[in-house]
Amino acid sequence: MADRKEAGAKAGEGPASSQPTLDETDGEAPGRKSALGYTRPRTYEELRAVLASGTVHFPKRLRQVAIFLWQHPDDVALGTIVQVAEQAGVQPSTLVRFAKTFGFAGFSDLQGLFKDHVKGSWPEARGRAEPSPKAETRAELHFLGGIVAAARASLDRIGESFDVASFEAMIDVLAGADLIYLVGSKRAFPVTAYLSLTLSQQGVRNVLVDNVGSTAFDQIGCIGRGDALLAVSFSPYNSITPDLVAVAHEREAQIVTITDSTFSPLIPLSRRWIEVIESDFAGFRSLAASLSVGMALVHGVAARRSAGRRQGG
Amino acid sequence: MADRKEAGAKAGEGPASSQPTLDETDGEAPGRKSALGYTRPRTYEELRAVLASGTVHFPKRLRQVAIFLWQHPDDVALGTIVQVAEQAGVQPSTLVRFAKTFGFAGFSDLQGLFKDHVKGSWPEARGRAEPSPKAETRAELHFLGGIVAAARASLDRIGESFDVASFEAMIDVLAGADLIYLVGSKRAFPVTAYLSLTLSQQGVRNVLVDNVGSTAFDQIGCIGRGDALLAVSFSPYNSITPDLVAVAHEREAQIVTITDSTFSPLIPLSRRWIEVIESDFAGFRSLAASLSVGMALVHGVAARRSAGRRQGG
DNA sequence: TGCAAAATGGAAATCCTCTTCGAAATTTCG
DNA sequence: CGAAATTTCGAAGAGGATTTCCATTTTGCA
Repeated sequence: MADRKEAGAKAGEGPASSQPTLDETDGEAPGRKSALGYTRPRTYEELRAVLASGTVHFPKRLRQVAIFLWQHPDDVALGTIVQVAEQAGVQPSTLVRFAKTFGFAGFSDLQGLFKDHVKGSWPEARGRAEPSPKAETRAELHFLGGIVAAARASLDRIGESFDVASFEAMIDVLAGADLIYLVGSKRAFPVTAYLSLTLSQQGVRNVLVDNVGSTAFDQIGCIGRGDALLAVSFSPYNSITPDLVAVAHEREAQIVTITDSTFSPLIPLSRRWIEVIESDFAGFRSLAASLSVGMALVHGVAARRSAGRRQGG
Repeated sequence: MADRKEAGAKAGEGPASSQPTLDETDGEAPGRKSALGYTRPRTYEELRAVLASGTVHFPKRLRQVAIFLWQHPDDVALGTIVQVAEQAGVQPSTLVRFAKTFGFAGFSDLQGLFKDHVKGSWPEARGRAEPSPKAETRAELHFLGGIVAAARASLDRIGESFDVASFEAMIDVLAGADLIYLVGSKRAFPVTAYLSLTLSQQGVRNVLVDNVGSTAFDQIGCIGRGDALLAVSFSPYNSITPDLVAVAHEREAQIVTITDSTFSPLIPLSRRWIEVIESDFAGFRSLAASLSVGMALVHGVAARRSAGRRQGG
């Protein structure tokens, strides 16, 4: 490690003279620069402390950089400036500007901190992921542990049993649809809400049937043969979801369903369906598995759509 | 990283023809050369297995390289070829020869293995409960695996670092409030939607500020000193959430926040806040951790409320 | 609303890294 | 012991990566 640092120092010889800008500004208006003119952090921890202090007010892009550095230190350490910039959604030059703001000679200099950190923490920090023992001490923390465990269990179950064929078929149906309707009540609504958002962000137009203004049946009344409906429904099945799906079925729309048991009244109406079982803790039920499967569906649809567009024209 | 690999492959096009030495010797004395003619290892573990097998007889310098790679994988991942060569006590070109011996296009290609390994973000190797091996065969299933892994990683992070004090304090604030307002836009909306539902089911009255009819500011305009506001907000912070929270802050409501970085503009306005970092996969972000923490909050509030009622009434 | 200052995006220029190649040194085998 | 093959070394060229610079956009303020 010492060797590497020496080599680095050699490469960047004279970093002090190569950043006159900072010295100048320092001399001109120290009052404001004190926030940005922090002495160059010497370790990753120092940098993190500065970022966390919250005393620094960054403009938009630089803040974006700060957030990315905070959340993805590994990628910063391992990637090139272009790769990091791409992942962070900024220009490479922005990264350099950011580094200089903190008194580094450039991005490479800043990156050194991250490399050292990764190097130092690598072999030991591997065996993590265990909740701290204190988790059991307070009731609320115990509950949090239970909720997290339920979410994990739900995710595990996806790996254990997953109907690949149905999943693929559902993507086909949705990708082939003219317009995608999303239906989900109560617990299922957060799922459809997120899927609707993600679909829109992927450029796939869709209708989230949210029943605001009690207009759900009117919305569904517009569904046609070329459209598809993705229903998300959990037991107990006492919401309006089955009724809405029934209407869509009458109108000969393609229906696909995410549900939590084979007894769901939606299954007879559905072209394809997939079972996702969510675990619960003390009656509080996870959504982790449904969201994951739903996101995968969205991704599959978006991918197939763009592929089709490339093909077709 | 995929980019890098492609570039590497292009640069080293026809690696087989560029090492005729090996092929020749192969024909002459296969017993010894089979060791070098290994197919290119695809993962760090594979490479390690080959090195460990001991069946390979390297010349002096190459052996030196093998030993160094074995003992200092992190330095290999993070350094440049010059730095690695220096530390290993060989010429840079020796490293390139070593890499080519194993069928890599060059040093960068070999280094990719080490980078991937260090990053380890890829919980595929993280333990049991793998999705079926077929998971890699189809793109969509691979994506599902990635989404699930991201959700798991998010949940893991709760266990690693969790600000218990803030969490407890947030429960106190919310439990003591007259009416609880919930604010969250875009990605955060599914979270607040689910929390609102759960609160209601627990008998805790609340207002979900959903901005239907663009009435969010009017709703928030009714918040008072005795009320609390739970804001959920993720970067980028370009939604109306900060504005809504600012209004609530002016009206002296108690504000608590779930956010994903200390840079959130909500933090200065918040009485207490807690950081929850969600992992993402290919830009699709999990909500698992936020939902879990939120549910735990709801449970804590409900428990404290009913305890208070028992006491007071 | 208009001006000034700051921030941003993008491309050119520079620097460094990686790879290639031929000569020298070493080893191996007859 | 000598010749051939193999390995090593070091320099030079090609290709990226990083940085710098400037036009444009955005922000802040009167």
